[in-house]
Amino acid sequence: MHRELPNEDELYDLAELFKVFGDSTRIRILFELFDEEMNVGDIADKLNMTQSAISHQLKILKQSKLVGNRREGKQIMYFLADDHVRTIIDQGINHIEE
Amino acid sequence: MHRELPNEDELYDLAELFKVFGDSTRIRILFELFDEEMNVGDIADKLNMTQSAISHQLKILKQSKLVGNRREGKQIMYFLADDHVRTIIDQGINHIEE
DNA sequence: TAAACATATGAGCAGATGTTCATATGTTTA
DNA sequence: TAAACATATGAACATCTGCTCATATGTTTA
Repeated sequence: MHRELPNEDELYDLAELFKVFGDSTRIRILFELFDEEMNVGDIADKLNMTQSAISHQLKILKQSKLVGNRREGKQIMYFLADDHVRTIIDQGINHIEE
Repeated sequence: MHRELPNEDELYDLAELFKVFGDSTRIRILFELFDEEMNVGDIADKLNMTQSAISHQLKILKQSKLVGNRREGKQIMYFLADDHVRTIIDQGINHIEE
């Protein structure tokens, strides 16, 4: 495949993106959102972590555009932003499974 | 695509893998190795960093099996271990380019 | 074999990161 | 509108991480 060599900014952004995947709490959150959207409290319960910790991580995931959210009454539902998340994680799994 | 939910160890390994991609020095090194293998000194020169810094990072890349190496006289040549590296980086680029 | 060359490695330090705790913000309900 | 509920946020702290510096290890050459 042909590919332009990224410039400094793009390299930095790329590293920043992977850094977001590089934390097991955030990876766990993404896996929870694979099948269905979820609110903050339910994610926290599922991962057995505090609401605050999850909220902080969701903010990072949102900033990287890996998840989106929408308000539903008192709750805020989070969901995967697009299919890149799945593809990137799949490739990661492929690698470690070898 | 069907997928098993990874267990705790696998989730941890997955995060560890992405953590390796989550540093711009290591990303830069991987890009240098995209087209051809290189020795440590040349990589250091190309990235304008010390031999020691590069060597430390190459060790991490090797431990994650993202690169391999072979001795050639006094030098040690490093190369990409497999195509997952390319695929993962490509997906990352796809994401940030949107 | 001694010197030169190439790379690896350990300790130390400064900056980055994830969690907790307290509290603020925003929405619904009584 | 006050209370209850759900989430967000900032500060503080402990841990982790990447680089530097000094030096060790390994290979070739004179």
